[in-house]
Amino acid sequence: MNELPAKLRQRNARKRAKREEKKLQIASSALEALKELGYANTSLRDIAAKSDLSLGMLHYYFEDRSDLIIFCVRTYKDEFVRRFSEALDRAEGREQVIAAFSGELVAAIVDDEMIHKLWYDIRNQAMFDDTFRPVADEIEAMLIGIVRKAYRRLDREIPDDIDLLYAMLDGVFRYLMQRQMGPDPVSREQLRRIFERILSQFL
Amino acid sequence: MNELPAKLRQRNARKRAKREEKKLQIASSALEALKELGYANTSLRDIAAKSDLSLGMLHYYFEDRSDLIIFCVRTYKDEFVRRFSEALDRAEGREQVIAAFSGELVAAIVDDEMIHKLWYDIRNQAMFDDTFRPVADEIEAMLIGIVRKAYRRLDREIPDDIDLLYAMLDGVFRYLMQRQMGPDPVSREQLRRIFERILSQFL
DNA sequence: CAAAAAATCGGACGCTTGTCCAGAACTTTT
DNA sequence: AAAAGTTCTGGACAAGCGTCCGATTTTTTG
Repeated sequence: MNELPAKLRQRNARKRAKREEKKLQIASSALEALKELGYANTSLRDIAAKSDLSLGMLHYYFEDRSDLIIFCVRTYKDEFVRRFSEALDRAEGREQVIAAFSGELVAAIVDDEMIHKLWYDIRNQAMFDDTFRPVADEIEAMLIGIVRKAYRRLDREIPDDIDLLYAMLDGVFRYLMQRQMGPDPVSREQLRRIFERILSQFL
Repeated sequence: MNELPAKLRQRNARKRAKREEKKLQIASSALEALKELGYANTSLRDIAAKSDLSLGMLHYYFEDRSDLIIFCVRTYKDEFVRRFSEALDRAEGREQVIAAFSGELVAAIVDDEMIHKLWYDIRNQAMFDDTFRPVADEIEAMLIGIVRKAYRRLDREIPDDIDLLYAMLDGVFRYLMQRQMGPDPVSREQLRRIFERILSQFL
């Protein structure tokens, strides 16, 4: 009886998977434009041009501009949190946890080509536009989760105001990232030392 | 010989002062629109409508959109820093300095109707658009100056990494401000307690 | 109180934007 | 290989944008 439905379901699943993969591929291209120009200055045409996609394509895979941008941010930030989390998992003992934490932050600034600018851009936009509120809240919760995990990995009790701790670290991260974009960026090592010093205080 | 020039200079000075005053008045109106809609979503027409100004007026007093927005941000942030600074001047002794510092931060969140959203918006925009870079850097320097002043008022030596201290406080301020816009804002007293606790740690 | 200057208005301009769609090109199914 | 379904294209569209400017009103000047 459900012989055909089973086949159909499988087929649909493959279709959906393929579509999802294409969306990821488009998002990856779109991020290139977005991280360079920012939310306010990136039009769909900019994205299409930068990634050799037609304008219609973007609308074929995404509801509208907001949908596309939200998908992009969520995608790359998911990946970031996942990598960060795994790095913490690999660390053993206080020193290694701090080293791993610092290392990931430095990598985010230096290697990710400051793509996190876009995260700050969207988080900011969420203050004015409710469309972005859910994804901003969701991502911020994940980031607080990372700090919580670091505490857990150290067998330290998790403080009540862990969110404020996250907020402090976030402030420092943002500041250093912005400074890194300025006229005198510092070396990878210097960045690492700064983070390690601060984290030693807090963790 | 320079009888007439003197008169002319005086006249011109009055003219310029009047013009400057009008600019401030426009800026005050424009801020109402900007703090509600944010940088990306506020058009000159929005500003004109919200403040009963004609479209042409805005261009009569300001070069272009960026010029207007930069003027707005600089104006209100100047005022903020001035007030903050004076509050620190009035404080005597460690407890009062911390109380004054906290009080000003709380007031900025609760009383200023979160106009500081706009500051974060422009600071962010500066990451993508060089037009806003100078004013963003300038304001950030002033804010670091406030933290420095607090140390000085306590006769404490000013640490080398005072900018990182600012960055932490800024992170917390931004976080609490954003949370205050959410579904469960906390009371003025609670905010004050949070800031006082954190400042006691740092100052 | 004329004449000159400054301030203000509102519409017109050219451009960019997000969105939509008819049809072409390509894949998959029968 | 025909049919059905999916993917992709490029242009059309209205709406909204910043900017500009000639005409009008208000203020200042001699």
